[in-house]
Amino acid sequence: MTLRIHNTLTGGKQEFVPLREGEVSLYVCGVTVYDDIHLGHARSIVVFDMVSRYLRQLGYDVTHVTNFTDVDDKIINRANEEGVDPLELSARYIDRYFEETDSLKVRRADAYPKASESMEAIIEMVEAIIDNGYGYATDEGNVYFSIAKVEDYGRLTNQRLEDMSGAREVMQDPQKRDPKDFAVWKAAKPGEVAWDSPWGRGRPGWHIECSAMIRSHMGDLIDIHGGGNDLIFPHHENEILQTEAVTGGTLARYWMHNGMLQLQDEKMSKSLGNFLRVSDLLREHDAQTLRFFLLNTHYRGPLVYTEGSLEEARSSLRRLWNTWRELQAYRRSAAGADDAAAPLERARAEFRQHMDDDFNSRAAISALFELARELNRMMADGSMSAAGAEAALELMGEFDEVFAILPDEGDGGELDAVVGLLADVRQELRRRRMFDLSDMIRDRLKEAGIQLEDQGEGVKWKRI
RNA sequence: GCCGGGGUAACAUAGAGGCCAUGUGGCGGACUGCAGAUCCGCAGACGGGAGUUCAAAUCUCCCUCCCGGCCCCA
Repeated sequence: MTLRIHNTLTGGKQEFVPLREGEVSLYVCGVTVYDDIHLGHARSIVVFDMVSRYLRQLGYDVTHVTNFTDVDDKIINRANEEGVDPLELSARYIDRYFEETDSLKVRRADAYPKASESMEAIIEMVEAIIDNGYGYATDEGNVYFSIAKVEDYGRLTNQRLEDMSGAREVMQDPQKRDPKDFAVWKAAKPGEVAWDSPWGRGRPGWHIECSAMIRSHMGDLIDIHGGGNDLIFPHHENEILQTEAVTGGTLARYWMHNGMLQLQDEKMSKSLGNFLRVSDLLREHDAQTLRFFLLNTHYRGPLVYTEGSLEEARSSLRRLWNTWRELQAYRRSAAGADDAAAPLERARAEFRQHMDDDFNSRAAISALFELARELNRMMADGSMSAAGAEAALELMGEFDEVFAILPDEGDGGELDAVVGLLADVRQELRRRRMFDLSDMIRDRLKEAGIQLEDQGEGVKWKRI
């Protein structure tokens, strides 16, 4: 079995062969830090978290880099509104980014370069673009990338230049040689954050930071470049051009793009409903539920969020949690002889097969559910051995290295002892058929967020 | 206008020529003082129309609807 990846460049799935055996370089476009991240950002972040986790599970030594765009019009505008320094504003949102992605159980990337800290590499790159005849500076201190020498502009989008909309003819810098030329360095307007450069004070253009950061952090050619599919054009297209103008070679071998999150029948409404902050969602839902929702569909397809989406995700996920917790209890009292090897092997193979097929997490999760059903059955009839339960937990844990959707460990401790005591008292009351009291204990515990469940001879409890 | 991604049972998603889809929800049963969990079973589907084929949700063509990209955006 080999990993196959859908490559936007070719429009189809290809076998994944890394540049250097056993190593993968993965660059994912990050966010512009002028506000909190929303569920759409979370989708991209969680998807590529899953990708890098799976690559690691396959044994690759993964170098995962994600950038922060901290120099940008929107940041400057927002900072002006608030009367703070732009870099101070972006630093604040970078902190928040980490708080939220940590909460989402996203593994930290290996590096998070910022535009503001990559000026040397950016300026060097702009110079090289000019030296190689792909760029020109204007009197005003702007530097544009000239598409005149580019033969296949639009290759990532499979579009021809002529077909693209001409809506941009407005508000053009008259010094541009072609309307499609794009800025790699922008002269600073009075009062803007700016850096010294050979062309005067200014700041980087829209796309140059990624090209420069990739080059300085990961080299001229990387394995996988990822991002949302809204970045394909022009951002990634232009990244490619810039890098090729400098290195003479390709930028990335595989381009992966996640689909957009859609909100049901909500247009551009300014109402809060249109902007689902991860921080808000995390108040109502646990990280696992959000991750499950985001991973329970193929990463390339669209994902529609509606009112009950997360509740449904939660219900589904509880099924898995239940099996997981049952297994923990079962292994201590297991009496059966079956080591569950057959279902475990089947699940392992299916998981692998689906993940190898362009990271089809949805299908892999289906396999997980099938496994859960078989394990539940074996526990219900007591046929599973302790070793089987142990192996099942291990396998589920293995899947969870990629998804991170199972419960946090460590319910236990003192709480365990106290709840256990209450459960014992209740059992005794039930034996004496004093159901009013036994129900009271159960109800009050439920109010406190703990659910008791009667099993044949014992009682289980869990947080709800 | 051009380029993509979609339209699968009540809902959410897989699947990409024949073989058991998965979950939520619903119904019936087992278990049960009740509730919950779990198990067993049931119902229910491939946007529309042509075509290819012994066989199409899956291939071809046409139509239609939704979403995204073409200034910024994960």
